[in-house]
Amino acid sequence: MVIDMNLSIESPLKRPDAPSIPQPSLRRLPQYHHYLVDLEAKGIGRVSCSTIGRDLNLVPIQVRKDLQYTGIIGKPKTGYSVTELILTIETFLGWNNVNEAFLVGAGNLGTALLGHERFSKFGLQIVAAFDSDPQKAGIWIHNKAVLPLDKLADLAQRMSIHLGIITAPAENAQTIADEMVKGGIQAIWNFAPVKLNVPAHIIVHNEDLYSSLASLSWKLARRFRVPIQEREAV
Amino acid sequence: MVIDMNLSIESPLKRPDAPSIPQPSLRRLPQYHHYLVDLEAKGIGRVSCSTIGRDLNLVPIQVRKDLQYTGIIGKPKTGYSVTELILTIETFLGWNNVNEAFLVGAGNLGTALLGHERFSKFGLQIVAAFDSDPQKAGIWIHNKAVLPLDKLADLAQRMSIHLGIITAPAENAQTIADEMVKGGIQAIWNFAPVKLNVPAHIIVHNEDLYSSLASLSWKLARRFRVPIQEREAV
DNA sequence: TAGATTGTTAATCGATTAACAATC
DNA sequence: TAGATTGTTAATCGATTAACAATC
Repeated sequence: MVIDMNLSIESPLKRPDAPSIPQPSLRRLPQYHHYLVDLEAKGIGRVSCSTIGRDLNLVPIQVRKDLQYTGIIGKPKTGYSVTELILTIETFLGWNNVNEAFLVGAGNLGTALLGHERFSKFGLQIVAAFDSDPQKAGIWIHNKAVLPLDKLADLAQRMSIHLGIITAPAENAQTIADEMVKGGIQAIWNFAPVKLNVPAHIIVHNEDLYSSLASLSWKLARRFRVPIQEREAV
Repeated sequence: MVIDMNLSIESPLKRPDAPSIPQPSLRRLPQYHHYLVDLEAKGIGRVSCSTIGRDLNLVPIQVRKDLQYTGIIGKPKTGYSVTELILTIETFLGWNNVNEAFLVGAGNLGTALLGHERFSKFGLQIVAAFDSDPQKAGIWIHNKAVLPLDKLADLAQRMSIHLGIITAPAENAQTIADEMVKGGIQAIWNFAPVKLNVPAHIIVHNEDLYSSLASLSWKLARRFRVPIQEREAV
């Protein structure tokens, strides 16, 4: 569910030697990871691309290509070491060096993310929440303090927080992003359905549920619209 | 943030005449919609691809291509009618014929989605929630009843619900999906980070936050790892 | 050794971008 | 009319898939 429109702006200075990986491959890695952790729990030591592909509904060659981006080396005939593969993926994705993050927008979605303990397994640690509504400042949600927005920039700087999460309404998102940039935040995970205007060096990742819903509802609507024998395409 | 791994299985029976649109275009449509609604509120009657592109950070030709999939017809020199474009996108995406949905998993994320009133503007109406934990059955969240999971299949059938949303933990997702299929649900919006095994005709849309987080944290980790002059690629 | 599976290079496919004629 | 912008067809670019040699 996710389109990162900021990605469409490519630098003309592309260098072939810089480490690179296609977006789709990057996004499949956590799925492999999840699957491999399951395998390891079952005591399985080695796995091949064909097995992974069968279980995850992907063609083996795609699995192999994806895994190769992480730098893992397999053994012909026996495949990859499950444990080694798990560690390689985790290291590759930077899940070892924890990202401490600030979250802004203590509404329904913000509350959900604050309570989502599993994020810590993926290298994400939400250390505090903020809200532009002064009424909300001072309360605690899932053991995390909710602070007024105007404290964000200063605190982010002092704590060297590099990641910001926006779960506020669309109207406030730009103001919040500005504060984050002011505080030296490098990457923004944006759940508000708007395009943020930020300096070019800031990484923005849009998590637009509406995009996703659009795609789903189009397919569903189409099902009741299109004659059955024409449904196969797309 | 979204990868639909089920999409990778293409039918060999592809017919060129069947209506079709690239996934990325489909996902950009809600963004155009959001932008256009803003324009309309400002009293702007017509808009060109270059203007949209400038404001949304996309190249004009891409905007034009995307809009053409909806069937809209513009006027050379003056562009498109804003109002007409909004309506065309809404119709195209099926936001007029409301999708009634069941949600399963009344945890943090489920609660957030149940409380998200704006979904109704995008044709989504969550009519009831379910949970496999019998303790949760009977409570109300954001004015929606939480029912035991074993009532789902029967109710879905009787109410002809076609859309199911899974916000339960990964462990329960498959069982829930099975119930949904049993109840005649056609499309599943899956927030659990697992691949669901469902019959081929069921539309599955995976909303995997971990995929998204992976991509973001890789980029962030990379920033602190890669020398500045090599950062430009990707 | 034979067979399975990896690693790598080439071919295909689909989305994006470019080019240009048509039209207001 | 001239210029801007659409609509359409062709070229490019990147991700996926195929082919095949290398290796355990």
